Amino acid sequence: MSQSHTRVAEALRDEACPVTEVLDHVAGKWSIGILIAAAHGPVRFTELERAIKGISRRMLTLNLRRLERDGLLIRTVHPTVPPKVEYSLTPMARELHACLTGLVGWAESHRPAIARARAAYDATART
Amino acid sequence: MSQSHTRVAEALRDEACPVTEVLDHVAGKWSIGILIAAAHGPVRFTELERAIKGISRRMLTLNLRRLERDGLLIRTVHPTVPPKVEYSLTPMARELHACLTGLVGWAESHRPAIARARAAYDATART
DNA sequence: CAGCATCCGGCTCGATACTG
DNA sequence: CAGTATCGAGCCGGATGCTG
Repeated sequence: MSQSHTRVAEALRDEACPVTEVLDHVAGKWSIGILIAAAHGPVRFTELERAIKGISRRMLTLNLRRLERDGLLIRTVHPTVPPKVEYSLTPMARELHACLTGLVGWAESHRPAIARARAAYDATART
Repeated sequence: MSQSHTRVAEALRDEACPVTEVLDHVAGKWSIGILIAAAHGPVRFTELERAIKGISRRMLTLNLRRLERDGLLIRTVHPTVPPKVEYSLTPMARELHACLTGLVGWAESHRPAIARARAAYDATART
């Protein structure tokens, strides 16, 4: 294991920007939620808007555009009346989705522990 | 596969806040880098500062504090002159580190594809 | 329905200077 | 060495109102 994370660390050190740049998708407050919500299959704009709850139209649009631009989302416009737009993951994004799922799983299982650590820290640091 | 991501999606929909809250560690621009850099074993403040390159003293300190507070980092102060402080991952953070490694791996392998998608998008959208 | 434009407040972050 | 303090710019993100 020491081998692999050394490689990763070197990638970060040598050229922090490129990797960070790509990882910024995940860094976005909403990106993970959008990607996971869109993984269900073709999802419409409004569905996403309600699925994520808390996101504004503006932020949703912005993130959608960025994810589409970077080849993570496919945007399909159905020229009907009323308009209908569907978003789905590209194969590349599906791989990312797998990682994301792991991340969310971690978050869920450790949430209590984190809350405890936080409380303990606040109690101690309050000298 | 459809089962697992449905569960995750429900977790996001039902209580987007808690999960997002935890995931915000990863969301931070620097968190991933810090966690990966600290995974080497005990790392000193200055080592981190140079390893991450681009981060300011302030941001490093802030992130370090937050990660420590949430039980992801252990901060060990050696009462020597000059002072010496070492950071290392908690077991909980080690698990997270595994996910992060996957993420970075994904980012590295798809960087070219993302760059291409971006270029293509910019070319097309420029009507 | 699925956006885009505009305004604007807040908080993040970087730069700089100082300390135990 | 390992931080803390302060200040100010900038971007993020919410609210609102308008279109095809």
